[in-house]
Amino acid sequence: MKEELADLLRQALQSLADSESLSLPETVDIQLERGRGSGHGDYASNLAMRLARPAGKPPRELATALVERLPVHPHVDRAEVAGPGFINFFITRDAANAVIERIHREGNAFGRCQHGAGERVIIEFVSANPTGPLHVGHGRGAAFGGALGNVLEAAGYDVHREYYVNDAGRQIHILAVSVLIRYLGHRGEAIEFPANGYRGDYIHTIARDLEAEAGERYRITASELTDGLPADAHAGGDKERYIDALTDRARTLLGATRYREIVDASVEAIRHDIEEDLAAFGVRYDRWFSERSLVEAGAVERALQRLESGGTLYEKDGAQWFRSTDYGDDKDRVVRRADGQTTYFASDIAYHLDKFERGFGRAVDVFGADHHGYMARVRASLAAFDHDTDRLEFRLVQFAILYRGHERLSMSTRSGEFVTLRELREEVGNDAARFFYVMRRPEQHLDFDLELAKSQSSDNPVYYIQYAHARVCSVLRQMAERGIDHDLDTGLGAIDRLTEDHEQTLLQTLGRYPEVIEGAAISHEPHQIAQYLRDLAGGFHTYYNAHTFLVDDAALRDARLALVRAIRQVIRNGLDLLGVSAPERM
RNA sequence: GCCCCGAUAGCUCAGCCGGAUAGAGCGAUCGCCUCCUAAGCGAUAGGUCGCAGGUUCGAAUCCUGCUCGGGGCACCA
Repeated sequence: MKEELADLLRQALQSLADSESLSLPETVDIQLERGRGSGHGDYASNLAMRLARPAGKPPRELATALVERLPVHPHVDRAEVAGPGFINFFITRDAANAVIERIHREGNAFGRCQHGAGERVIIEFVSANPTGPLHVGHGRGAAFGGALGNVLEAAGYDVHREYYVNDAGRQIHILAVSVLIRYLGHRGEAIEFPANGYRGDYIHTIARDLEAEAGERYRITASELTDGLPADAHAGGDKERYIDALTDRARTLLGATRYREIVDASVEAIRHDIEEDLAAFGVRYDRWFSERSLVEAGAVERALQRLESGGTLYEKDGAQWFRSTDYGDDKDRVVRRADGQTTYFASDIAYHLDKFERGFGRAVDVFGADHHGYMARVRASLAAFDHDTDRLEFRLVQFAILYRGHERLSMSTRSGEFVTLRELREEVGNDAARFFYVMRRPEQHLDFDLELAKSQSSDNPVYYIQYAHARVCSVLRQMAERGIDHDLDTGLGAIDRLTEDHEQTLLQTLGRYPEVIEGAAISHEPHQIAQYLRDLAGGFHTYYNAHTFLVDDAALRDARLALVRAIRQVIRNGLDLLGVSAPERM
C-alpha cells in the first residue's frame, strides 16, 4: 500500500513539475508513514514540506497542488492537506477490510516478504567458549540471534546460522587439565586444584565419564604431575605461569595421543551440552564451526601469509603484529605470540575470511557488549583482504541483569557460582525467557525479573499475549459446544459489518504486521515484533470485553469470527518468530 | 586517558533514518464477572524527553561539549 501511495505522489509530482516547470531534486525520496491517532488518516506524507525549500513555495500550497494532481486510485478514499503541510491519505473501507481475507489466505506465511530477495546471510551468535555451560548472559544472545535469524528469513533472506566453537587455544588446555586433576582426584591422587582451573560441578561429571570410558588409562601420580613446577597463586606464585606449566607437564607425561583424548572428551562433552541446551531453548544452528578445524586445515597460516604478502604484518618484541591501525583500529594487534602460538584473533581473521569466501552476501555477528573491541580489528582484517567491510554487521547485545523481585542476583562466574541458562529456563520456562530476552532494544541493559517472568498475570507480557491467542481458541470451542457453525467465506463476505471502533482499530493493526516484520528485519530489531504483539493483544482484549462475538446475527457473528481468527493467526505468526509458543488454552 | 552503549511518567521501557496534542505496562486512586477464560477491561492522576549549546520552517529524534550509570581498552579467550 505504501508503494502504491508513493507511486501516486510520484505521478502527481511529475505532473506538477511539468506544468509549473519547478526545479526539483533529481531523486526524491518519498516517505510515507502510518497516521497515528485520529483524523490523520491511514497514511501521511511529509513530501510537500521536504520540497518546500527547493521548490521555493510554501509547503501547504505545494501540498494542495499535489493533492489536486493525485491520480484516482481504487483503494484511496481521499487525500487531505493538514497541519504544516502533511498530505493525509484515507484508504477505502474495502481496502482496509481486505487484510482479513489476505491473512486467511496466506496463513502462516502472512507477514513474510521478499525484501531480502533470497540473499544469503550468515548470522553468528552465542559462540561461547566450550569451557562450561551457558549462563544467563549467553541466553540473551541466543534468544536475540535466534529471533533475528527467523525475522530475516521471514523477510526473504536465505539465512545460515552458525556457532563458532573456540576449541583451540589456551583455555581448552586449562579445561583439559582441570578435568584431568578431577579424574586423578577421584583415583586418590591428592593434587591441589589450580587457582586458574575450572571448578564447576560439570568438570567432575566429565571426569567421571572419562573414568567410566577409559578406567586407568590417564592415571599418573600427583608428584609426577606437580613436582618442580613454579608456585601457584595460593603459594605466592603466578596462577597463569603455573597453569601453563601444569598443562605442558600433563601433555608430556600422557603423550600427545592420550592428552588429545582428554581434550576431545572435555570439549565434546561441553559442546554437546551447549547444543542440547540451545535446542531445548528452541535455537538451532546450521553449523557448529570448529576453530581447531581452521587451524588444522592451515587456514590460519594461510590467512597470515596473505596478510604478510600484503605487507600488513611486522615483527616486534619477538611477536608478529597486524598493522590494523592502517584500517581504522586503535592499535595494532598481535597475531602470533613470541612463543610461536597464533592468537585467538588470528583464528578470527581466518574465520571471517572464510565466511566471506563462502559466498554470503552479508554477515551478521551478534556479540555481547563486552566484545565491542573486536569490531574494529575484525573489520580491519577484512579491509586488508580488500573485502567490502560493509557486508559485515555487528550487533552488540547489552547484558541482562537478573532480579528476584527487587533483589539483584550475583552474576559472578567465580568458583562456578553463576546462574546457568538451563536453570533460568527451568525456573521461568522457555516462553517467558525467550520473550523477556528480546522484548527490549538490544542496546538497552535488560532488567530480567524472575518473579515477573513467572507471574501469571497481566504484569507479564508473555502471558498477556498468549492469553489473547488462547481466548480466541476458547471462543471457537464455545462455539462448537453451542453447536454454532462458522463459515469463513460468509464472514469474509460480511466484513463490512465490522463497523465498531474497536474493529476498525484492529483491522488497522493487523494491516501493519507486514510492515513491522520488514522494519524489524531492516533494523535487526526483533523487539519491534514483541511491542507490536503487545499492541495487538491489547486491542483484542479490549474488543473482547466490549463486544460479544457469538451473537445471534449470523452474518455479523461470522464476520467477527473471521476477524478474531485472523488475530489469532497473526499472534501465532509473530510469537513463532520470537520462538514463543502459542498455547490453545491456559 | 581513549572507545562503545544507555539516560523519556514513581518503576520498567517504547518512540529516535527530524514533523502535526510525547506513548505503553506496572505501581497509585476509582470502577467492571447471573454474560464467549477477570491470566481480562474501563476511567483518573502522573513527564523541565539528563544538562548546556548548535543545525533546521520544525529536535525526545541530528551535531558538539558536559554530567551520571554500564561495559571495554592484554604476546586472555
